[in-house]
Amino acid sequence: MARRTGSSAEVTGPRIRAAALRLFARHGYAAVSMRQIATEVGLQAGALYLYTPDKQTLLFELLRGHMEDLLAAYGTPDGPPEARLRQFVRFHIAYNLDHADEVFLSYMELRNLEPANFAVIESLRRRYEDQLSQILRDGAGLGAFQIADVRLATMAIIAMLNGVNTWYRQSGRLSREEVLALHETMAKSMIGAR
Amino acid sequence: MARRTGSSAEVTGPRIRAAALRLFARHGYAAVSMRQIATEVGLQAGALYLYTPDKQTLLFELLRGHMEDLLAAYGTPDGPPEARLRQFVRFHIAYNLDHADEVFLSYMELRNLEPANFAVIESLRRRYEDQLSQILRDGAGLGAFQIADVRLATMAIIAMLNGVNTWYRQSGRLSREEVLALHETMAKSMIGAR
DNA sequence: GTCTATACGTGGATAGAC
DNA sequence: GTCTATCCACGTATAGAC
Repeated sequence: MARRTGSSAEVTGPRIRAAALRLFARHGYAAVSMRQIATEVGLQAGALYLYTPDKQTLLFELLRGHMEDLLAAYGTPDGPPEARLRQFVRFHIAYNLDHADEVFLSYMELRNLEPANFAVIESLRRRYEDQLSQILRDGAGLGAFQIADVRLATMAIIAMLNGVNTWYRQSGRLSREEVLALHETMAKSMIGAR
Repeated sequence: MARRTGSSAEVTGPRIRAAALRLFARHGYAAVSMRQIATEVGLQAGALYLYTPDKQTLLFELLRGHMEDLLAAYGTPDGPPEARLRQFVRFHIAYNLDHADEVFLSYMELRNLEPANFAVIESLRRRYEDQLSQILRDGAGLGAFQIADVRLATMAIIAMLNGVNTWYRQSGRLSREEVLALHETMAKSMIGAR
């Protein structure tokens, strides 16, 4: 049975994070006040401090949560490199489009993290990038891909895929499936996949 | 002959813009105060308002100046599509690396522009992107490139090239020339250039 | 052209009542 | 668990002296 009192507490935390995420992504961390976040959730500013020690930690927890969700959602597919590359490209674009605010925030507000917090996020991001590097390395080892530099190819593919979020609109000229398919083709061509 | 009095005025404006650029790029527009900018230049905050009507205009002028410099620096090369693509790729990466603060700012702080100012910057950016689209269209028309969608390929190539600025360091593993050459190869492969 | 002083709003964060 | 009240620093911008 759910508790009667305090039941709102279990829902207030997530609502605060959701509001902070939306506002930070829209206006930038520095431009958003704790009062704005509180208003959005229907609280007074003081009440926020029951859920976060300060504004910086609120930002950090949003970014950390995003990176961990991303890693968990990706899993670690197996199969031949070509299939895993296809899966990575499609997963990455789809996940980015479905979590646009989180993705935008986790690139834009890195500079507003304290050094210790920054290191944590960067390490999680690196772990994700390494998933793609491993695919490329395996494919190159088998002769399926032609890659001069695996790390550089990793960064180039991820940068290309990230670009989608800056212009894709659901009502746009290209369907989501077309965008996925075309990027799959471009990613493969880039590294000389058969 | 330079004037005696007021000679400092001709140098103060640029110094203010340079300081604002550096601070905005490093900490974000919203996080930087007019007092910080003034201190950086060795002025009092009030003196800044002799050079800009307000903070928003200071940001806008920085972005507009950058986009116009970019367009002027690119010019409009001619020659066969392959050569023009090669030139675009190299120019874009080199210019971005040499103007990292301006480039970063012009992507990150778009959301802090008033709608009218935003429209001006976006229109300039589109004019630049169209330079690449034209190259791709010409190449596709001649059968030199295999491109399913010119606009999407344009965005994909620019996103890939922009990615360099997020990780390239002069002291890094790859030389600047290697980075240029490898991206030239990847850009060509992406669109099936011969 | 620059400075000092200042108006006035808003920032993050805390104390203590309920 | 939330609110009200409040502290104090700092924000943009302006007025007026020099």
